[in-house]
Amino acid sequence: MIEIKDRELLGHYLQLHQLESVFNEPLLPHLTLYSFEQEELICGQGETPQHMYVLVKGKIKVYTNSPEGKTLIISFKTPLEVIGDVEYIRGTEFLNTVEAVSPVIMIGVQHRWLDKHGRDYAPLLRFLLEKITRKFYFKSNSMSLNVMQPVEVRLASYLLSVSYDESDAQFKGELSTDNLKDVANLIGTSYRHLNRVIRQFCEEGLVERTKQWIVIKNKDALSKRANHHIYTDQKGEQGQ
Amino acid sequence: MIEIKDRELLGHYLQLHQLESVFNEPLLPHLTLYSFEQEELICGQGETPQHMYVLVKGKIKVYTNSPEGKTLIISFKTPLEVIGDVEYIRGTEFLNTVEAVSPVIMIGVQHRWLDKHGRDYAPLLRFLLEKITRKFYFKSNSMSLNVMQPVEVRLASYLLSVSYDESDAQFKGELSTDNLKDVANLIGTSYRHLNRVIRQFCEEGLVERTKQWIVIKNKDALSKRANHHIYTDQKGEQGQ
DNA sequence: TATTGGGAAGGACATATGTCCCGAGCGAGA
DNA sequence: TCTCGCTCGGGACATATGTCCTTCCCAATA
Repeated sequence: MIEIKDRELLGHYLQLHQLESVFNEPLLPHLTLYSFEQEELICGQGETPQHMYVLVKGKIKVYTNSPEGKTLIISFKTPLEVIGDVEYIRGTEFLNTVEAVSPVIMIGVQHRWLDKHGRDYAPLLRFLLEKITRKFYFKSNSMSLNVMQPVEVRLASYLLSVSYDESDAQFKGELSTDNLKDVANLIGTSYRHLNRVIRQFCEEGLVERTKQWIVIKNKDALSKRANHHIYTDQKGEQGQ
Repeated sequence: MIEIKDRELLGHYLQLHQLESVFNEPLLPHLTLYSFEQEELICGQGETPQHMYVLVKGKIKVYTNSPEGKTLIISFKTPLEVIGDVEYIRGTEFLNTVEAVSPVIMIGVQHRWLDKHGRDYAPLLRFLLEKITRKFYFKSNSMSLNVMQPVEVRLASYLLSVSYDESDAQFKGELSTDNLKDVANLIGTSYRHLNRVIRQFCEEGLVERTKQWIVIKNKDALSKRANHHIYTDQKGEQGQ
């Protein structure tokens, strides 16, 4: 983590994401811009947070580890997202581990300044409410999906949501096979079983698998398999 | 649902739960007290909410139905809890169905009044933030638990949390067998399988099953089975 | 007391999913 | 080019969980 001492750049991001109305005048001097390298940890499950972060550039991965060492990926996120909001409000340790997937830039604010200058500032509180309810909403969806649906439904939903996400140019009806382990942890199954289901989808002609990609062949049939379940919210983003 | 036209009683509940600082002067006239009978629906998944509710008396059950007709119980709740907060903030349909388990009293406020008088009132916003992050926190826990742990761990956690909940005099190291179907839906499994696991626990001497109750025989061993996972938050309550 | 209807537990089987492990393919370095 | 070691896909098996159906028990009623 490196601090970027560039108030102009900070101003740029504030403007880009319309955050000027969120952070009031006395808070501004306490906003700091941080940069994280690819694969760098942004925060670790169980740590005591000092900052709340706002993701303004790059892509991050949020995941949790069970005591037994299993990993469950909660979500991938792109701007604009907030990290550590729940922890700030509740005053608890970090619930999840967050890792930079690409080079990442975040705005950090220390809790004490939020307490001091933000407690009564309605626009900030509303911003947090909006962000947290969004996460809550997404988590509700993915929870019912994970608990009530078999892996094939979860995978079908995931493929559909990730492959037609306009916000990510990397995916166009196809999915890199590089991250299959991540996918397995994301939909809450084992790598082995994921392979099994992918294979099954191939045999049914729903998708095609090359060395590098999984390509969707029959979007309609896949939708049918997904049974109207959607993995992401309306904007195609994946909240925590 | 019956409206209780008793401003004094309303005042009593506001005071009891320290809500006087949450709802400001102009909102007060728009608070309404509602009473629901046992088993009455308070709101239904997919409906468009008009009100946000605050549970001040009684016990409710929050659950969701999948398109295929399966039921997943999100939680049981006792005061003080808020229903429809996420829906109010996001402006979406009810995510879950809520049903009165006992006779219930709730304070209702229409969204339009919240918009008009509450948008800039920091204490209300902070109250909502606190309630929603609490739900979020609980949902995170139960999600990892549900997705990453087998039924026996979930059941063990559930038995422990529900059986030693000081806030509910009904349970003291034992669980009524009346609601086993609810328990199954709560931990996200089938009634059949729940029985199987209970039986297994009996054979191992962890619990004992009578016609009416499931009694915990060996709390320590059960804790070990639960593997440090907890179903509820610190206060022993079950948030949504 | 005999009858019957309903709910609850458990048996039998099917399916979904996890674990362990092996063999093929591929890239790095000798 | 050859070999070593690594990663990935998939086979074989074990386990967890779901579904369907039968049996049993009890309570309400004739």
